[in-house]
Amino acid sequence: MRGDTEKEKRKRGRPRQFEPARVLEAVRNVFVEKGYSGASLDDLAAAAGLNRPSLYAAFGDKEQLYIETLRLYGARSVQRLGELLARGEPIEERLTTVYKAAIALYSAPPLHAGCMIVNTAATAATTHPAIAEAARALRVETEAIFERAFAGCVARRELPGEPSPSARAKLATAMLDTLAVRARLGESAASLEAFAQEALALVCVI
Amino acid sequence: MRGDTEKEKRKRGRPRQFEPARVLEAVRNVFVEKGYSGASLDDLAAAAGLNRPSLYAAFGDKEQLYIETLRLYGARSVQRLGELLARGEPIEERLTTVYKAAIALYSAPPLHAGCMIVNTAATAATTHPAIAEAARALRVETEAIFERAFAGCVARRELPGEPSPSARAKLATAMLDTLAVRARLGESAASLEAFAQEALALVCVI
DNA sequence: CACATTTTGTGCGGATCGGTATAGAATAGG
DNA sequence: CCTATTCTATACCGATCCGCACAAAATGTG
Repeated sequence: MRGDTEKEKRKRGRPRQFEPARVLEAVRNVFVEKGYSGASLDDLAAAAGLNRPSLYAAFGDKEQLYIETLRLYGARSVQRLGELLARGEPIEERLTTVYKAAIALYSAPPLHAGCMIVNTAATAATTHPAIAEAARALRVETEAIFERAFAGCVARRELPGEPSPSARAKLATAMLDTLAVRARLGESAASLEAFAQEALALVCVI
Repeated sequence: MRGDTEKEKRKRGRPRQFEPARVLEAVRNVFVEKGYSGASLDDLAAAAGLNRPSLYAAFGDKEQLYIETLRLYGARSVQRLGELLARGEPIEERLTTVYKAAIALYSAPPLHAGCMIVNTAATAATTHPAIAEAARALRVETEAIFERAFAGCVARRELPGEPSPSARAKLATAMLDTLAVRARLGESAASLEAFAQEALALVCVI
C-alpha cells in the first residue's frame, strides 16, 4: 500500500503511515478555518487522519505544528508570488495576475477563509510571540519580493523612482491584507476582483 | 459607594454592583488581546471584576457578549471617524488625522493589538456567522462614511470625480486594514505613520 | 530467530472549557 | 415586619482541552 514513496533509505523502526506534507496541508485547512486557538488537537488529528500522539511525536505541540504549517503556507505563497512577478509582462499585468491568484486563494469556496497570516497568525500574535515572529518573517519576504519587482521597473524605466519601490511594495501588500479581510468577511470574489482592478489602475500607474 | 450613578428609578430587587459600559470595556480588552476563541469566560469575568453567572445573566453567552462588545467598539470608532472627517480642513489633512488616530488606537502600548474587527472578528467570522454579520455591518458603515466624505470633496471640486468616491473609500478602508495587521504584528507607530503619510500623498492627491 | 528501534492506538489524567443550579444577600413594595 | 424581586457567589455539571503513559505492531539488524 505504501511502498516507499521515496527511495530514501528506510529507517530502522516501524514506518510511519502518513506523509508529513499531506498532514501539514490537512492541518492548514483546519487552522485557516478555525484560527489558532479555535483549532483543537482533536480537530487537527482527525483532519490529518491520525491520532494525537502521532501528531505530537511528529511535529511537537500545537504551537510548533502551527508554525511549521504557517512556514509551509508562507513559503509556497512567497514562491508563487515571486514566480508571478518574475514574468516579462508589464507590471500592471503582473499585479493583476497576483491579485487574481490571491483572491482565488482567499475566497476559495466554501470557506472563503482569507489568508493564514493575516487572518489567523496576526490574531494569535499578541499571545504567541513565536507565531508573531514567524509571521513577521514571511511578511518581510513578501514585501521584499514586491520591492524587487518595483525596483526592476524603475531600473528599466517602466515606473518613475517616486514613489519609492518600498512604498509601492507596502501598498501592494496592503492590498493583499484588505483582500484577505474582505474575503473572510464574505465579499464575493467578483467584487474583490473589481476592487483590485480599480485600485491597481489607481496605485500602480502613478 | 455606588449611590445611584444615574437618577433613573431604582429597580425592584438588589442593585447590580457594576456598570455595564465599564464591563464591556474591560471585556473588550480581553477579546482584543486574545481573540474570540482565545478569551475564556474566566478571563472575561476576571477582567470585568465579576463572576461568570453575573456576566451570563447580564449579557448572555460568549457570542452575544462578544457581539455586544464589538458593536460598542464599532459604534465608537464609526462615530469618531465621522467626526474627524466632518471637519472643514482639506481632505488630505483630515485623512492624516484619521490615520494618526487609528494608529494610536491600534498600536497602543503595551498590546499593539490592532483592530477588533480586522484582527478578531474576521478570524471568528468563518465559524460564527453572527459575528461575521455584525462585522460586515460595521464595515459597511465605515466605508459609507469615507464615501460620503469623498463625495463631498467631489461636490465642492476638491477632488476629481474619478476615481469614484466609493473606490477611494475602499482604499481608505484598506489602509485601516493593513495598519491594523501591521500594528498587531509589531510594527512601530512611527513606522506606521510614515507609511500612512506616504500612502496618503500617493492615493489621495490623485 | 531474538533484539533494538520507531510508529501506532488506546486510554488516562489533570486542567480548563462554557454554562447553570442553587443558596444567600440586598433592595423595593406591601 | 414580611414578601417579591433582583443580583451575587459558591459550587458543580458534562464536555472538551492538551499532553503523555504504555503496550502492541511493524520494521531493520544481528
